[in-house]
This record gives sequence, structure tokens and C-alpha cells, in this order.
Amino acid sequence: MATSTDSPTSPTAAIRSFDKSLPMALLRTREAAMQHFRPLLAEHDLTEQQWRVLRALNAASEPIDVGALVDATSLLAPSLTRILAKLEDDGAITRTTHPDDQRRSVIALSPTGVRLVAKVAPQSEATYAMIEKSFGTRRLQSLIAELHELAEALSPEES
Amino acid sequence: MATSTDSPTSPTAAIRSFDKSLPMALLRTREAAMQHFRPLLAEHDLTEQQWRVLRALNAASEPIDVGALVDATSLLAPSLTRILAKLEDDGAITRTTHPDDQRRSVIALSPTGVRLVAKVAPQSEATYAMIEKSFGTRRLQSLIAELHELAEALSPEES
DNA sequence: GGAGAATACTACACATGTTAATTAAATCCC
DNA sequence: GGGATTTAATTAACATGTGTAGTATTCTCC
Repeated sequence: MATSTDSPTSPTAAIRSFDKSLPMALLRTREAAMQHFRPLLAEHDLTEQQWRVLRALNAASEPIDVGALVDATSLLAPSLTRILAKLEDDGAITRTTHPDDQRRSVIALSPTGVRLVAKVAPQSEATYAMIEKSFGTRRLQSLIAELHELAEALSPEES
Repeated sequence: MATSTDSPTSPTAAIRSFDKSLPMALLRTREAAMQHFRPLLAEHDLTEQQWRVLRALNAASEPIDVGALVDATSLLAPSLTRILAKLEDDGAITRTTHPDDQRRSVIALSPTGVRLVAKVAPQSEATYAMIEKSFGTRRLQSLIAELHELAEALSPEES
């Protein structure tokens, strides 16, 4: 036996146990969290990704272009294009051409989109309150801060 | 102004800032981590999900049924069915009927599958070593432990 | 042995992931 | 100025995933 912590009959001992896999831990925790948010999104006919876009637009203090949205939402540009088309069709966002660069499409929440965010937000906050209650507010904050630092450490430096 | 920490021109102040969103933090960190693993999986023509299944099978000390795999991989049963069909087609797994319950399909790594995992594992470990070096081994362990506890706290109790 | 529950699969509609190619506009450089 | 290059965003095409509903088979319990 080369290792002592692995299950004794594990076929290959040379691999990190599934439990200690970082991507898996992140995925499972996210799944557990999303279980509490998904019914809320479904109620408003929003997909996770659509909600991510709306959140990002809401967080931005100014209208932003598609490239900035790609960075903010961790979506790929082709996926984002489709999502924006849907949201525009639904009347939740507006697009205008950037005055100084006509290649760029500038996206902003429409009044309808603002109302939609405002409608979902309180329920989302209530879910957060529940999570904080069961895990601890400071503990959750600290976990999120660690996640940000890890993401930072793993991302390629912007030169 | 009701709040002081939000961006002054934020359209709706009543929502948690995007940066503090737990699902978003989990997603971004996972994306950052996966950037380092994806080339490795692509090299072996594996999708993330296929690799998750192989990892789960490898971690299991015994062959397990589809239901257990659903729990272990956080995949939905219909997705898992297709993935298993592909992996079986590729010769990476074997399926047999459970001796005591013919409804159940019991999945195990084939010798080919074991070799595949053994081939990918060292490179995966090397990537982990890089991550641990840049973030800290103990710090990473502690983060993963917190993720597990949060996931536990958020999951419905098994009665 | 029959009703109901459990397991896994199939079918379907829809959204997203992913790579490559394309369009249009800006920038560079001579 | 004008052609080559770069950039922003979209489109195309395909694979895959998500999520719901329904089905077949088998098991369990009365």
C-alpha cells in the first residue's frame, strides 16, 4: 500500500480522492446553493445564465458592452449573444451602438428589466438570509473572500 | 441614499452586489480552476462530465449503480444515461445487472477505463501541485473543507 | 397475485458550450 | 489616402447538458 488515506480497495491509489477534488467541491456546493435559488428563477421564467446577465447589468453603474459582459458573467460570447437576443426580445434590455466605436454594442437594463430585477431581488435576499443563518454570516463572507482570492490566483495575469 | 456601499448610480440598491453572490463566486472560481484542467481533458478526448463519472467510479471501492452515480457526480439521470452509453461504447466502463435487483444497472471501470484514469491522473496531480503552490496547501484544504460543510448545510437532510 | 413504489431508460423541447468562420468597423503603417 | 491587420460581435454548426414527462421492468408489501 503506497497510501494510507485512500480506500483500501481503490483501483488506482495515485489519484486524489474524489472528495478532495477542488472542481468537484465547487460544483457540489454550487449545486446545493442553486437548489435554493432555482425555484425562484423558474417562477420568473429565467434561466441561471439570463439571471447572471441581468445581475451583471444591474451591478454595473453604467451600460456596458458585450465584451465586458462576457468577463462579468463567465459566459462565452456566442452563448451571450443568444441570451442577449432573448432578453432583448423579452424587453428586459436595450442595446445601442457605442458612439465612439460602432463595432461595440452597448447593453443596459430597460425599465422592464429593472423592474424584473427588483421583483426577484427580495426573494433572492431572503434565500441568502436563510443561507447565512444556517452557515454563519461572517463565515460565509470569509468563504466568498477566499474564493475570490483563489480565483484571482488561478487566473492568468492581465499584462 | 439608503445604502452606502453600493455604487452610487446602481439602478436598484436593494440587491446584493454581484461580487458577493455566492453562486457567482463558486462559478468564477470553478471556471478559473477548470481552465487549468480542460487542456488535459481535451488531450484525452474527455468532457468534464465524462471525467467526473470516471473519477467517481475510480473513487468507489466497489461497482456502483446509476443512482449512486447520479449522487456522486451531480448529474441528472438522463444526462448520465447518455454519458454512460458513450463511455460503454468507448470501452471505458462495464455494466452488469445487479444480482439481487434486476432493475439496477451496476457500473464499473473496465481495464481500459482504469488505464485511462491512470494516464490522466498524474497530469491532474501536477496541476493540483501548481494550484497548491500558488495558493497554499493548507489554505486550499481548509477552503475545500468549508465548501463541503456549506454544501452539507444547504442540502436537504436525508431523513 | 395484484397494487403501488422504485430504477433506469427514452423522448422531447429548450438552452448552453465550443470551435470555426464571418461581417463590420477601427487601427496601423506605408 | 488606402491596403493589411486587428478587434468586436455575430453567425453557423454541432455536441452536450438541463429538465420534464412518460414508459418498461422489477421489486416490495399487503
